[in-house]
Amino acid sequence: MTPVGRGFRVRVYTVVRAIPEGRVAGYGDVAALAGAAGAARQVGYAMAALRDDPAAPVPWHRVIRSTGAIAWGGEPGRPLLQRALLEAEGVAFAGDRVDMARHRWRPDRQDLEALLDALEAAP
DNA sequence: CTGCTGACGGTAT
DNA sequence: AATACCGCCAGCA
Repeated sequence: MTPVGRGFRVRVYTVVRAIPEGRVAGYGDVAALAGAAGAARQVGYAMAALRDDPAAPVPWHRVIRSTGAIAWGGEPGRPLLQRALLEAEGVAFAGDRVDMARHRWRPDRQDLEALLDALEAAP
């Protein structure tokens, strides 16, 4: 299923779909993996664009701030939903932040290979 | 083509 | 620990 959006955003969504359940990644991490290091903000905007396509199979809740905090933007209440979705996957919080040491996703060689494949397959 | 609009991140106070 | 500042750029009307 091709996610909504074009160009850069498609790559972003592809990367996000590669984040395993129970793990999280920072917006900047996703940007770097999508081949746009430093474009963290753009990734955030790409996530915001998902609201136009609720059916898009993108686990957006696994993308959080590099600090472990959940981003405030989007529709009212969205951050709470995000936290709930993460906790449902077993992600632990310390206060209002995710325990990054424990849950931050660091793709291994296999993950990267699969990701590169996916990026190639998604125009 | 121009302008507007946004789920960020690192560094310096 | 909490703010404040800047640099970031792709879509769409």
